[in-house]
Amino acid sequence: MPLDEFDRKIVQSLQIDARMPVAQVAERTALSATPVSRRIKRLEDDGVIVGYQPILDARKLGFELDAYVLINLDAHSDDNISRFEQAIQDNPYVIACHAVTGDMDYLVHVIARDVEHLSQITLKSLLRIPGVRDVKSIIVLETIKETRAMPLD
Amino acid sequence: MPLDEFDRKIVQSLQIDARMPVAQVAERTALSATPVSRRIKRLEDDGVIVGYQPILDARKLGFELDAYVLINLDAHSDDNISRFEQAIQDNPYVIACHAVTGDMDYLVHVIARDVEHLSQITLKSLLRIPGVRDVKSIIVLETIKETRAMPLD
DNA sequence: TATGAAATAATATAGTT
DNA sequence: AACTATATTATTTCATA
Repeated sequence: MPLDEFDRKIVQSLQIDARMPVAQVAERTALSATPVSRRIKRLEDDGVIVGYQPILDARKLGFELDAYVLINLDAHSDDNISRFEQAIQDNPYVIACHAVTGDMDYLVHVIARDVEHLSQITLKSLLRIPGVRDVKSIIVLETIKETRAMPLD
Repeated sequence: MPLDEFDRKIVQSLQIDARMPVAQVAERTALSATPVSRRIKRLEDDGVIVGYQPILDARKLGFELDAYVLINLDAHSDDNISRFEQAIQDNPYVIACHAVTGDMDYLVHVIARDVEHLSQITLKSLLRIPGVRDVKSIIVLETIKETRAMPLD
């Protein structure tokens, strides 16, 4: 069940371009197209590859801003937690949310059209989720690196 | 140059599955395959779609841990900054890095195989970059949400 | 300038060894 | 796993709005 050298080469190729033709992946992998096709299918079936997504230019889609919001809940009842997490799932401007260590409970990654929009998301959506005590915003000034590519060796 | 209703439908479809066949995207878009194929090409050429990537299961690839590391530089000379940013680019375990507001300079998202590996990345790689004053780690306990899909309406 | 339909080209998958 | 054959999918051409 662990990935062998071929699988790693295949995944690496797809990390360069998830729509790379199988023949080209095959070339990079020193394998013919057939086993590559079958291996990709297997990686999908095994849940190693969960899906494929386009990398979009956020700015070109009108999202000029980007922030991390640290959130504290005032009580950690199951109710509060599940209500909070549901609200996070439902908010399309939240692109990531983690429960974290430290003095804040959650770290939430938000995209916004502009400062006003960010303020609206923070104050009108996040802060108003029942159980939320306080929020601290860390605004992204510049993105130095952003990838989802994982090292495979 | 802004996206019209068709473009948005196309991008939305690709956000569901970046390898969805053009014919299927066409169906969802109420358009035939020809213009969909051309529009995808145009979105790529215009840099709206920057690339395609597989969504991988980090755990299945041996990355059990995930942390955000806040970093401060002790001097903000151009030299320090570019050296730091280069080190970040070169570190394969850093999947994201942002210059941010607040009392820390950078927020760095790191993946690691285990606690020891995380400690190694933090203490041996990040903290040793010249100019780095201190680091604060926020360890991810649970990922509630993680998407790169952007809302397009 | 952009579409749809048909034809062609490219690509992926299945069968066989 | 590779080779070959078949099936699926993408793209080009062309007529048209």
